Amino acid sequence: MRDQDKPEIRRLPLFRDMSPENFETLMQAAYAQSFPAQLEMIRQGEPADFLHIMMEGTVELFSGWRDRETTMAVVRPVSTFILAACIKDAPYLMSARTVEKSRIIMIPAKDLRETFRLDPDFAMSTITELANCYRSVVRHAKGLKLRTSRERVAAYICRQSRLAGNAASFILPIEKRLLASYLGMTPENFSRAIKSLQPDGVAIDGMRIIITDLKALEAIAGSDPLIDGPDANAEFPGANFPDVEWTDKQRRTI
Amino acid sequence: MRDQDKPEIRRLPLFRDMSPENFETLMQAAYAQSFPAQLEMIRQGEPADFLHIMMEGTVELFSGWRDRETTMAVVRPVSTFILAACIKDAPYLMSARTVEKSRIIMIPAKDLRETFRLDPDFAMSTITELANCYRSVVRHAKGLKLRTSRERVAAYICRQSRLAGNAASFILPIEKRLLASYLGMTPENFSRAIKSLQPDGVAIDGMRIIITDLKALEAIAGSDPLIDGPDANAEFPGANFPDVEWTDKQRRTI
DNA sequence: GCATCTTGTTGATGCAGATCAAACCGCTCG
DNA sequence: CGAGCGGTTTGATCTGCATCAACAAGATGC
Repeated sequence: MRDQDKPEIRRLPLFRDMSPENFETLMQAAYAQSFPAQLEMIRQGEPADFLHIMMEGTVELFSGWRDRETTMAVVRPVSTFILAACIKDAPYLMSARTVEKSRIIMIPAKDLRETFRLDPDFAMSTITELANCYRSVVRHAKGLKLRTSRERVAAYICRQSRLAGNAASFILPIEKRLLASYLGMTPENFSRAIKSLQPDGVAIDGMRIIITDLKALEAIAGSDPLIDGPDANAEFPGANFPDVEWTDKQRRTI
Repeated sequence: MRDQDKPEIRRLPLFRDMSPENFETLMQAAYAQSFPAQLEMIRQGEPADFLHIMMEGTVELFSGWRDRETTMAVVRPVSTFILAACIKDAPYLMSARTVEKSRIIMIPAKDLRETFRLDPDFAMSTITELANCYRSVVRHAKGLKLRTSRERVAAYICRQSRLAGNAASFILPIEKRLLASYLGMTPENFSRAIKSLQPDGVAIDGMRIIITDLKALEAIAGSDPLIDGPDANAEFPGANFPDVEWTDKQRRTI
């Protein structure tokens, strides 16, 4: 693990409030690992042995069934993932693969479980973190059940714009096919959806999205904090990536 | 609150391990309330003031957006709901309405939050509970994204059969239109889906489902613990209702 | 008891979105 | 620098599911 890793991890809400000693112990048990792109590092169904902390890179959480696959979340630094499986000592519900070369710190689930038994402040942080995760997935499910794919795309664009500080233009943070899968549609349909939004205030140039008429777009998106999540923390303009188990600010060039 | 309520609540995993004193304190702050059928007792977007504990009856958790509505879960005794919102002191993401006359115990969120600050065992139980909730919704989302509606119906039937102790026949625990909405389809489509499963080993008579060919049905359902959840606890044959935030055994006549 | 309302089923039709196929980039890599 | 390749777009077609409408069957109320 690198020297500058520790303070970064320490700043995560999950680790912010625990005692220095317990934090040290946890960090001693942890180790860093670098993965090349496109490596399936976690396979759904296997026992959850480690809490993962993204330090660099991008990871896709996805699930498969029969011959189908869907991405459930995209995780960016600095944040943790698959906390719940570790806590339950249960099989992973999702697989994970690197989208690009990634550096990840892994904390043995056993140490994790011991630690929040010892440290009430860490237990509190874990509770808050899990509640966040839970609410994220609920919102995701609501979006899937209540909105059409066109509406989901519109809402996604509005949200990203807001997260970028109400920018009229921003770069899609991930590949379109990943985004499409995350939003519950095919790449083809995603492409068509964006195109169909052109009369409603969206222009697209490669990976760049330009909002030409926010009012019109909002009329379709119907943004709702109970589905799209709260707006970005003003303190961290780039915070709160796609969804699920994000933890702290996301670094992203806009 | 009735005399027999306390021991029932105490048996819930969430309250099982906390200290007797803290349990008493929490119960003193709580109060019971009876609601008639079809009463919207929680409206999404409002601040979460109380943790709810189902003692009798049935409650539907649902969400609306524009003029659409979808049921997110159906809660039966004895179990808690909307824990996460209480913890976060955030707005409810879901509304709740009684399906039938229900008796519910309400614990002020404030007392709840104070208590797991004091009681490490309660904090631990809360962590486990939240992890369960999280994983439930993830499974629900996976089902929605990976399976067709016909497959979801088949999988639901298989699961209910398993929960009833591998019964070849069981009674649907809730109205079909609720079930349809929970499974993410229209009542019409649900009706047709079941009918279309007849050649594949499902017969239906009113609210009774009869599995005539489990092998064939399983071939369509493709049951998977990573989507449908673990099988029932052998200790509680009727346990683990539809999903999300269940806590303990469900009482149900099969 | 009949009238009414709600739920469930069935049928006809329409549409959103999947699938299949081909062309078009923008890459990397010999 | 040109070939090959993965990602994206576009077009044509298909289909799963929603919608609309009508009716049957319980349930509810007067």
